[in-house]
Amino acid sequence: MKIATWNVNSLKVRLPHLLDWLAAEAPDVVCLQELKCEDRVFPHAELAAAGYHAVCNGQKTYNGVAILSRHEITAVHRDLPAFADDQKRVIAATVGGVRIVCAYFVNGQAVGSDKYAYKLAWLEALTAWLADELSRHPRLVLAGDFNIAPEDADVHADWKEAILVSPPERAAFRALLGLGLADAFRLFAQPEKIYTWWDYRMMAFRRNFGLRIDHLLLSAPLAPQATRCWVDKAPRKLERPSDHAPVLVELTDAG
DNA sequence: ATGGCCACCGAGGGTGGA
Repeated sequence: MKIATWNVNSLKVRLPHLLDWLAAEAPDVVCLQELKCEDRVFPHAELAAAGYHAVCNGQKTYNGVAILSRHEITAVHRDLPAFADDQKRVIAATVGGVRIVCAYFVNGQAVGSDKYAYKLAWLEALTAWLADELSRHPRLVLAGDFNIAPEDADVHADWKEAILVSPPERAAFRALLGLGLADAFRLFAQPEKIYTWWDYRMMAFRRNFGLRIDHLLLSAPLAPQATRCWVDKAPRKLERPSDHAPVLVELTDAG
């Protein structure tokens, strides 16, 4: 089973890239973030023609998440319970006995801002809900744009207190690991300076000024089934790309 | 690296992203 996550930064703009990429990589499950479209205009027909079922949780202009799957999708859940929020950031569903949680984490804008406080509160609510979700679904993947670079090795420069790397954000990431989740990318030896996001400005992609902020976390029963995890930079090289690259993990069918 | 890009809405520049 091949599971991917990709922040497409507008599904409408990126649909041609997505369809080409689905044909090339044939992932079983794809978690998408930043759809920036309402559910009523979600491109179900185009994705069905490509062989994918889809469930979505979108809104106009901002946010929005979806799960695509070549196999049947069941038990769909939207949003964080017990956390009042108009922003569409979470969708979960079950595919082939695996619970897939797709999340677009809060950016936070700047350390100390109102949005930063919202980020930390949202992270706490996510973690509490995931503990509950894991108790019901031990075989679980948390996939998405975390907007957190967990370690210094995940940042191209020596940042310490900035947004996306600040100690409280990294503590929140470790709290997710504390639920028994493992960062799939770090289960394997990896080259240095592998990132998933590069600013559109300053030729950041060409200079590899990036951050590793998109992640696939595997619950304890799933982690031993992972055979590889990698970032696919190819779509980031195309004309009019998303600023994020997809991340993929492959799980054996055994277990 | 931090003005510099990209996408949004809507009809021009303001907002948000990370």
